[in-house]
Amino acid sequence: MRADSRLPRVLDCAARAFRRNGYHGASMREIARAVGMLPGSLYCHFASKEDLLVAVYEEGVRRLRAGVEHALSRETDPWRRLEIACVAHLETLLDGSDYAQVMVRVQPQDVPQAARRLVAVRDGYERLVGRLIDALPLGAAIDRGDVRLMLLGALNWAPTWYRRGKRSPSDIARAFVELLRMELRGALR
Amino acid sequence: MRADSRLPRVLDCAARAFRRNGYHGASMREIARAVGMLPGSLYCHFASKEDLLVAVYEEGVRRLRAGVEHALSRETDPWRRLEIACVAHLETLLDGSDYAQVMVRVQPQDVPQAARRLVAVRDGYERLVGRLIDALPLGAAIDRGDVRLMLLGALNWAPTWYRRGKRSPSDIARAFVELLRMELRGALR
DNA sequence: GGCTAAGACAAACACTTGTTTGCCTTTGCC
DNA sequence: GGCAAAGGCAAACAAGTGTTTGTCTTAGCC
Repeated sequence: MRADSRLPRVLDCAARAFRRNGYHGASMREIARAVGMLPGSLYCHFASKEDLLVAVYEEGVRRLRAGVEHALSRETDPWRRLEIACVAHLETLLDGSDYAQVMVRVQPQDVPQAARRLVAVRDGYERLVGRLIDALPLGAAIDRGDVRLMLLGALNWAPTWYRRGKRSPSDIARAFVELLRMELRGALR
Repeated sequence: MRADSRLPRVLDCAARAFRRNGYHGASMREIARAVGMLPGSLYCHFASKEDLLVAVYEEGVRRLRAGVEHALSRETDPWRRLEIACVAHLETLLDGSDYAQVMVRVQPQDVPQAARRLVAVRDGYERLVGRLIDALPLGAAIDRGDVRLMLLGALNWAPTWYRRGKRSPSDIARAFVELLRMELRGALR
């Protein structure tokens, strides 16, 4: 790769476009214009629009994962770990780059050729969250799968209603985990 | 309106298309073909694609609301009311017609001209859920706004992972509410 | 320093998009 | 029974879509 490669810029602009307009709503021309190159030049870097989307999507998940794993290091208390992970997740999703929101905005079925792959990538990340929940000291009556689905749903839906400048993403994440933690106290008895 | 009007069929097919492919991913031609008419004929019923989407969206919210309100009649216990509402919500969203999922699939920003209206319509419905949560006997430490956001997020995210034939929508909805109810028990003490 | 291949341009391709127009049929109403 | 309007057809419109092709420049490497 060349030193002055514009590939990073291409990815950045694509991420922004896909996040704002979804897969079908974003056009190659719009992305090319944002980068400052001609539409055809995009095909020097990616063979198709689908491939470009996949690259952005995977980078999004990678950043999400990296943020969470970095925040997690050296914390051992299970509830604290979950809280830290959710804070990192929501911060990346709401105030971080556009990449992460692409995972939430673009439905795998929008990209038929790559759908299975996108789902696999996302599932890999969600299993990480699942493991954090498995580690919680929960009563036997609690279905950990449900906890995961509920928590991830609540977090991933946040971009729908979140408005910058009001409550911080970390506040929101902490509040959600706190609600779940109360549940634990109730179920332990 | 004529007796044999095909307007209902137009709405049905549009709902299916918008649900499956999103706003930008669905085309007027595809909808017209499903109905069995020519693309131009759609404009006898709606002035634009945006108008068609708005009609479907509003019908989706109307059905969601109707389902919940009907299920709610004659139940007075606050927790039971919330559970019943969530069951109705999820049943309509997951196994009901395509209309309701349009509310979840289409982002208002996809339809600039009508965005404010779509948001208003959706907000109206969510306030209904909010009132059910306000009626719960929750401890003072609990932020009811957070409970609403968390619950609605978890429910509205369900179409992402739900697979027909496995767990029923009502089971899922009950499980989510049950998780919240445990929380209450913990917070009351 | 010459060569190679990546990167970008320019222009077109074939196709799809939402929408419009003019005409014709049919229906419900007075 | 005649009329106005709703509903639909047929065909086109202009613009936008993802993508390809051929050419040229330029940066990095032996």
